[in-house]
Amino acid sequence: MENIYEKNAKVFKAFCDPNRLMIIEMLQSGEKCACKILEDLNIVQSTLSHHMKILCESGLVGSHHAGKWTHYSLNKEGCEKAKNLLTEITTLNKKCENKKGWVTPDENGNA
Amino acid sequence: MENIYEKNAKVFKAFCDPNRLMIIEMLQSGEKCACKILEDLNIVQSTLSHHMKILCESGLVGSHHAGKWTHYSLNKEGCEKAKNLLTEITTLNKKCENKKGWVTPDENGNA
DNA sequence: ATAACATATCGATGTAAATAGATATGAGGT
DNA sequence: ACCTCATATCTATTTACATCGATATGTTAT
Repeated sequence: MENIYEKNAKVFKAFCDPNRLMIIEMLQSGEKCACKILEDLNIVQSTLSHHMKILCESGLVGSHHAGKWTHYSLNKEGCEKAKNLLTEITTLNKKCENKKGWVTPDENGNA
Repeated sequence: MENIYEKNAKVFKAFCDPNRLMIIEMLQSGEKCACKILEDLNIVQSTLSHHMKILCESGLVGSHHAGKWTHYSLNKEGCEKAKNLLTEITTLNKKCENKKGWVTPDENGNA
């Protein structure tokens, strides 16, 4: 079983690796096959396959097979979800915003 | 030395841990001191300190000392930067968008 | 000065994740 | 049927990270 924090953390793990960020950048210019991506990275094929699996499972990237090739592309919905999640996480709750900018020990309930 | 991909990956690493996501959520309702955060998490004090360091170094969280206490709060600019980064990374480059939805082996330069 | 408290840092340990090599699967071409 | 190529999976290894206990630093109260 997995709580919401663990689930959300997994989404960001997809973005946590420099190689995966490079892959995502390559896909910004359109769909690419694995062999093309592999050319531009300093990793072996099995490592790329591992990263592509993580990107696909995170929903950020989609794939389809065409004969021998597997083509990868950015998945719009997956990317939107990630952006919405980040916004949700980083947005200050207006109602609770503290005008002073900090809480006092008293308000904290500490001493 | 660190390239842009490694640098960006670090930003997302701040979001990669369930405990850090919980901390960020707590800070949405305003500034909190470490001891208050510690109460709500199942970790020891040294572990919290480690997470706060990562959050501060990522720029997502700011801190200020008030006597014995250290107060933490979400840093607006840092959060904006993270959101902008994610948008930049996940946005399809319109000019290069492929109408067919995939590239052919020929266009790839492969066979 | 010393005691009590809040937080940071250090050192060790367990666990997860990245990587590579070897092998398997599956599609085309001959 | 066999060979080649593209990708996936398996296994082992190394590296990175989360966690904790112990200790250090710095603050306030007595």
